This record gives sequence, C-alpha cells and structure tokens, in this order.
Amino acid sequence: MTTEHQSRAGRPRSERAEKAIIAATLDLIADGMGVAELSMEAIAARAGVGKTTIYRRWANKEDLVVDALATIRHPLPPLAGESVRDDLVALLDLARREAGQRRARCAMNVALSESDRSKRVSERFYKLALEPRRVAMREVLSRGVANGELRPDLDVDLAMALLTGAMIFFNKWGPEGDLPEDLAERVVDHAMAGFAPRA
Amino acid sequence: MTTEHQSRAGRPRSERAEKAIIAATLDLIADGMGVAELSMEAIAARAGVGKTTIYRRWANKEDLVVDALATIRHPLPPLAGESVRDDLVALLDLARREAGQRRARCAMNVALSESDRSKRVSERFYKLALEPRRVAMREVLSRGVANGELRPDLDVDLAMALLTGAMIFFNKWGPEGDLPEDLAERVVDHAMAGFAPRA
Amino acid sequence: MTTEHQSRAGRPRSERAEKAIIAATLDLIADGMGVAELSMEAIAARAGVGKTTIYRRWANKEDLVVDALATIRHPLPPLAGESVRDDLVALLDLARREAGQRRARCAMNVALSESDRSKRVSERFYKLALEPRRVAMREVLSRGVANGELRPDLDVDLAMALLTGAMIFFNKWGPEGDLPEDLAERVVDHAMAGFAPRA
Amino acid sequence: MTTEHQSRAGRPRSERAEKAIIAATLDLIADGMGVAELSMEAIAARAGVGKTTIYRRWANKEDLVVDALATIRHPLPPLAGESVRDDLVALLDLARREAGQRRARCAMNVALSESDRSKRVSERFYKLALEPRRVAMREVLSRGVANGELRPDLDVDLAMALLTGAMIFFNKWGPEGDLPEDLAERVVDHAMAGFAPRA
DNA sequence: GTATAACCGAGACGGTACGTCCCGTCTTACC
DNA sequence: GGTAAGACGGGACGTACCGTCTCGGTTATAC
Repeated sequence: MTTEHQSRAGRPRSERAEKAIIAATLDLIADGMGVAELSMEAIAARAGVGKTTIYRRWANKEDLVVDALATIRHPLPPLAGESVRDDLVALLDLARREAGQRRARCAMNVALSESDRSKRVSERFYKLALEPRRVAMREVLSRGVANGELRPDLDVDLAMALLTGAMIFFNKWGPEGDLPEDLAERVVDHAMAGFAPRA
Repeated sequence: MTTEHQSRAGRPRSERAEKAIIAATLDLIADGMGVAELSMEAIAARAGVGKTTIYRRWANKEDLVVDALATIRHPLPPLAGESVRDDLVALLDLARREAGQRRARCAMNVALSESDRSKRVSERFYKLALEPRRVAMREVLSRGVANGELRPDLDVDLAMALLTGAMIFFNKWGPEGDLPEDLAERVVDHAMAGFAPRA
Repeated sequence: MTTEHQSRAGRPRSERAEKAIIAATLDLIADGMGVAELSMEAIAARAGVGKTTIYRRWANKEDLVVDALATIRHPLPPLAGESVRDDLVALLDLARREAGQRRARCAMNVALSESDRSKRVSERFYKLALEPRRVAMREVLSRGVANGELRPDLDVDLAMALLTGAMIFFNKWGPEGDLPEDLAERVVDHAMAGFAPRA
Repeated sequence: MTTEHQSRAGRPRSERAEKAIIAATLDLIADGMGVAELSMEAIAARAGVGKTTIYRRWANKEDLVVDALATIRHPLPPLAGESVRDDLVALLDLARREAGQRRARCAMNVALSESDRSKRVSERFYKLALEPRRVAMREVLSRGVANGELRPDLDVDLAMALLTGAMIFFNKWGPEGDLPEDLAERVVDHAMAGFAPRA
C-alpha cells in the first residue's frame, strides 16, 4: 500500500485560486501591459482573490509572471524525420506562427527584457519554452551531420544560432504585420545553402 | 538697445545639468536596472539635479531613456572593402566586442525588451544603433552579389537577419563571460558556406 | 440505558486549551499591549492553539479580553471592623499594592481605556473588580455614619469617589516606580480630615 | 532688520492640508472610533489628502492622534481668586462640563488608554491638556495654605489627587447621562470639609 | 465495537489597513 | 526664466491580522 499522503497540515491551497491568478496575469499581460505596468492589485482583483493568496505562492511579481508565462504551452511541432530541411522548417514555422499571437509574443518580450536584471526570469523561461525546441533542433541537425545530409564539420551550435537568431530578428524588426508564410522555408534554405555562389 | 541674441529671455538651460542627467540615466541602466525599475528620483539624485530640470526637457521616463541610449556612440568599423567576408567579420566583431561592455549590452537589452510596451524606445534605438550598421551590411552584401562573390539570387534581407540574429542570440543566450574572439569569423564562414556538404 | 449526563455528544472541549488561551491573553496584555494591539494570531500561537479553538469559545477579541480580565482575582482584604479609618486604609492599600503588579495594572488600564469603545469591557471589569470593593467601602462608610465616626450628612458616594479616584489618579499619573507605602494612610487621613484648618 | 527667514528650501508644507488632516482625525474620532479603529486611509480620504502628506508630518497613527487631540483647546476657566473654594469649583466644573462633550471625552479616553503602551501619547496629552489645570489648581491650593484658608500642613499633591480623581471617577463610572450640575460644588465641599463630624 | 459527532492543530481564504516608494505636478527661494 | 529643493495627490508595493473556511486527525458518547 502506498499511502504516501503528501498533504501538509491545514487547509490545502485552492487550485481554483491558483488557476484564476495565472489566468488573470496572462490576461492582463496580453491586454498590453509590460511586466512593470502590471499590478498585483489588478491581478488579485481580476482573479477575485486576496493579495495574500498570491503572495503565499509567489514571492513577488516577477516570480508570478515567470510561472504564468511558463504555463503557456509551447508544444513541439510533429517532425516527420524524413529530411533535415523539412524538420527545420517545421520548427521555425512554429516560431513564425507564434509571433502572431499576443500571448506568445508578450512572453517572448518579457523573457528577453528581464535577462540582465533578474536572471531567474529569463533562465526559467528559457528552460521551459526554449530548451525543448533547442534540444529538438540539435537532434535534427546532429542527425543530419550523421547521415550525410549536412556537412560533417558543421558547428551545430552556430547553425542553431543562425536559424533561431534570424527568427528573433524578424520578430523584432521585421516587416509590419504578420510575417510571410514562407519565411521559415526561406530562412532554412538560405542557411543551408549558404551565401556562396553555387559551384 | 538691440542685442541680437535670439535666445529667449531668462537664464539659459544648463548644459551641465543635461549631461549629468544623461550620464546618471545610463549609469543606472548599466547598474542593472530595467527601464521600469529605473526611477526618475534616483536619476535626479544621482545627477544632483531637481526633478523639475528633468521634466522640463523630457516629458517622461521613456523619452529620457530613448535620448540617453541614443547618446551611446555606435561607430562603424572601418571596412577594407576588399572581400565580403572580411567586411562582414569586421561588422559582426564590433557587435561581439560591444557585448562585453555593460552599457552597450544593457542598451541592447532595453531596446529588445521595450519593443511591445513602448514602440518608440526600440524604434529609436533601431534607427540610431542598428540602422547604420544594417545599411553598411547591406552595401557589403549587395556589392558581393554584384561582383559575384555571393550568389546572384541571394535574399539580402534574409542574409542580414541570419548574421545579425546570430550575434543577438549569442549576446543573450551564449556562453557565460566574454564571447570567443573568433566568433564573428565562424558565424560569417558558416553563414556564407551554408550547412550543405561540400559537393 | 439512562446515563443522566447532560453533555452533548462528541469530543468535549479541552479545558487545557481554554486555560492556555486565557493565560496567553493576560501575558500579552501584561507584556504591554493595549487591547487593540493584541492580536488573535499572537494569542493562538502563544497558547499553542488553533485560531478556531479561540473563535469557537469567544466571538471576538473583546469578549476574550473581558473573560481574561475577569479571571484575575481581586480578593478583598480582611477588614478588622474596629475603625472606619483602618478599614479604609486596608481597602486603599490593596489598590496601592496592586498598582505594583503588571497584570493588575494593565487590567486597570484596559478597563479605563475601553470604556467608550466597548462599554462591555469596562462594565464587566467594574462588576468583577471594582463593585465588590465599592460594596465593602460603602459598608464601612455607612457604618461610620451610623455610629458617629463620620458626620451624619456625609455623601457616601461622593466620599467613595474621592478615595477611589485618588488611588486611580496616583496609579496613572503618580510618581515613577512603586507608590510610597504610607500612601493609603495619607489619602484616608486627608480625605477624612478635609482641607480646612483645624478649628 | 530681522529677516530671520526660517523657511527651508523647497515648497513649503501646506497649512491647509495640515488643518484638514487634524480636522478629519478629530471628526473620525468623534464619530465613535477608538484610536485603533481609526484608519490613516480614512483620514487621508476624508481630508482630501495623500497618505504621504500625513506621513511626512507624523511618523504613525498615534503621533497624529496625539497632535490632533492636543489641538482641542482646554482653556482655563476664569478664576476670581477671592476664595479657594470658588476657584476649585470653577476648575472642577470645567471638567464636568467637558465630560458632556464628545471630543473632550474621547480625548480623555485616548489619553487614559495609551498610558502603558505608548508613554509618549499620554505624556504629551498630559503636558498639553492636564498640566495647565494642575498648575492652576496647585496655585489655588498653595495660596489657600498661605493665607490661612487651608490648613498649613495640607499635602497639596494629595489634595489635588482627591479632587481630580473624584472627577475622573464620576466621568468613568458615574451615573448615566450628564453629571449633576452641582457636582463640582459638592466634591469641593466634601473634600474641604472632610468626613469627620463637625466638632 | 463501531459509528458518529464535536472537537483539535494547522493553515489557506478574501479582505482591510499598514507604512514606504515613486510617479508626474506644483510651489517656493535663489540666481 | 532656469534651478535645486521638496511638498503635493495618487497608486502600487509587500506585510500583518482580521474573522471564516477547510483539511486530516483525535476523543468522546451513543448505538
């Protein structure tokens, strides 16, 4: 028998409250607020919750924001695994599509913005949102190197920086409005082919 | 009496104060604050200036930050113009070196972070800091396309995104401490050669 | 089966908890808190008891304080009954000695202080602590009037106010530290003799 | 010329705000609140003032309350100076009349209540409200001793305690409603004559 | 002997007020 | 008229308690 009753003494914390807080936080962030403009009192009010209930779970605003952002699911796209090119396109196209969504976009901004001041925020976000994709991308590239689709001396980290960085750049300073649908394809093709003239 | 000084009546604004304010702002940003955490009262105190003196010149914090960041010089490196590869390396290596400097790094962070919250900050930063380099880079690439160093169907914008994005990426999520000295070279070489196996 | 115990079903209330709560309350009051500063959570913690256990017995802080103060014993001194003067001295000297005790002193303060805010506190205190002494004092004075020790037209209530009031006054605004040992005697002598010059 | 300009740098504090704060405080106290129930936020709101403006002047609620109570004028009654008896009656009758007024009554309660916990409050109140009367009463009694109206060995402090204490007692535990109009006279007469039968 | 019921401690709940910090504005005296 | 100083009304911060509400568990009587 495994009665490993982990429950602590006293009334257990309300799952309902927790969800309401996270939801309120994401709503307010998506409503166009930056992390700094976002107020705990507004979150509490919107969630129908006392401030205490928030501070019992998170020590400060940033911690809450991190966890809230972390709850946004960033599922990996299905990778066919047939060609490196197609898999990379799938991965990058996910980023392109997310750029059009308020929540994901804000999450990215927040993660980028806090990096120097509060390491924890960006590190946490990195772990939860970026890491899985980077792992997937690394596998795709490594596989490519192994099976000869990519050149054997490829610097995988560098290749990832080129691909990911390009998407970040377009996200930030790309053309107004939605990014072109074939952007991911073109980025991958250019990166794989290089700039050199075809021999 | 006809003193022809066009200046308005009264005491002229103190240049000294203005400089002190800008300096204090940059110092505080470099001391690890985000734009939101940065406080006008702290700037005024650090600059030895009344808050009035700040608000007379800038309507709010953001405007001040924009101008402060703008004062950071972002000189272009000398470009030999002999080969596309060398010129690109020179441009990217500047970014690598700046990543080691507190001020420039923080400026970059601020610019990246504020993009949603206050378009003006990141746009202004783009104009002042990135635009000139992008123009230079575009020239280098276009010249390469023209003279056959690069393949004729190269998407120059996309190539710039790959190169710039990689540097931004390393800046943010690269290894701890200074970036390796040959980073720029390796980025350029990989980008130009592509990932495909050498035929 | 007809066990005639009237007690309701279920676990009986813990006498131990009740005593601990009262003790904790008095301790905290004696530690220099006013009724308002006194916190239920501190009482519960000090008593090693859940807040529920307190609120099950008392509806609010005031009720608890009232009951706690009521548990302080205020025994009457033995009255020889031989002379009005000696009996009055005995009664007043009790008050003088109590002024030196933390608990009794604080109880007095609380009773005095809460009179407007919460009538119940001061009324209850009056009933339990002052009333018995006033009854005794009234008897002493009445006996004196009856047996010619005191003048026949003496206003007994007023005489009691003079005597009691003087002790309260010294309690509150008297000299620092313990009151002089002969204070009760002197108060009684002055009150009985009056201020007028001896004929 | 006496340009002893005491003014400090910066904008001077608003007398208007100060008065509004004091008035709001007294209003709320008179509206039946104890010191503890009284809230700074309510005071600020009622006074149309930011909390900062209050805290700039007073460190905490108690300090404010003390000063607010102190502003209640407690003018001395005119003393004819013809007889000790009449002057004492005048002094005590003032206390009787004040007992009927909400504000003065609350002030007294507050002063009494805080004595143990926060010495400052009661000491300050004592200085401002009670001291002047005690000085006056002492003078009256001393004059009486000097000119033979009172007996030469009278303990003036003790006499004052009897008189003042009696009034405090009636204030607290006297009959419901207003005190009888001739109370002061009767207290003084009893105290001066003593309890002893007239020789 | 086993339900059942009221108790117990712990501690989370929605709130209110605290005293602090900073906002962007206003108001002085001085230069 | 510009300047440093600093007060202004306002709003959010994170903390402390309020009095209420669950929890899992204990301890009695009642069946």
